[in-house]
Amino acid sequence: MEKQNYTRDNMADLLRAHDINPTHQRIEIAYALFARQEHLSADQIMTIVNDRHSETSKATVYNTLNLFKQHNLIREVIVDPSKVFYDPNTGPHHHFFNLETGELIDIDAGDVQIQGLPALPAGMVTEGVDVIVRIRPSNA
Amino acid sequence: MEKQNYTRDNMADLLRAHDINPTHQRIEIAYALFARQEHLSADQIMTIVNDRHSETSKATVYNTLNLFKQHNLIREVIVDPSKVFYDPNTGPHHHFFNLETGELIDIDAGDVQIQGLPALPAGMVTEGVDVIVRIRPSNA
DNA sequence: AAATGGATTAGACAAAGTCCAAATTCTAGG
DNA sequence: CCTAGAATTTGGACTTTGTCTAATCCATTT
Repeated sequence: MEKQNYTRDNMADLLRAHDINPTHQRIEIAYALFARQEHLSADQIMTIVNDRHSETSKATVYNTLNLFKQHNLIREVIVDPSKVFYDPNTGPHHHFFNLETGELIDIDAGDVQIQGLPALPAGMVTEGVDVIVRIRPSNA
Repeated sequence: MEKQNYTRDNMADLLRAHDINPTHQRIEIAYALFARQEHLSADQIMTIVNDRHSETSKATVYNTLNLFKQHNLIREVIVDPSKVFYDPNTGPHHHFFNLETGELIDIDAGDVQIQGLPALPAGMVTEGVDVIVRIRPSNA
């Protein structure tokens, strides 16, 4: 179901499939997100990508993440008041948000049903529905 | 059902009922939120409270909002990546989020049912569930 | 190899929010 | 009424996240 091996070559193909010119930096950023399959902040991505020798500037990280988002390659997750997370999973899904650690855990949307939402205001359409289950350790 | 008249005197009582010492500044901030029954950012509250003659510093606005939150008088709403909104409605409810304008509209949680959520990770309890319906004008 | 246009860069900038020591205000006791 | 101590507020420096811009770099085409 999921493509299991994420190589840098795969990333180039993936970018092209989304009409994105695969440059060095873009491949590295995509690789950071997809190889890990984790929710990362721009800052974390910066650190990962520049781990050994500095390669990619802050501006490029932000530019690239926004570009990926526009081309539906990744998704923004807004749960932490201080920073945005980027999610390589663009399929419909929701999140557990660990209030203690800031960790995010995916919830497949396939099983989740939401009923009883009121009608939308006139002239509006739904862009998406996010469910965030805020959780914390029981011994807190 | 809802207390319809929010006066500054009421605010003092409300604060006391939540074990908060009702000071001048705190009353004004509570009044700004409750009289309007709107979702406001810290910045908007700053502006409202200091409209005529400057009364309240930035530090106090932030301190006070966090204090209110800790005492369950108001709630944070995290939907806009750039700022936190504060919501005087602490009852269970969800939100429409207008992506064009940034406007938030309450959805009463009474009618909404969510089914099929997976079991929580071991040792975790739910603190709350937020549903955000992102909407936009249909002619966009 | 020159031209063209897209991509990247450094660094200045902006906005949200935090922190802290000093100043102010409040309260209770005398 | 006066004052000591506690609680609250304040200004301003600071941090962090993210944006912007003009200059530079690079890849491709001819």
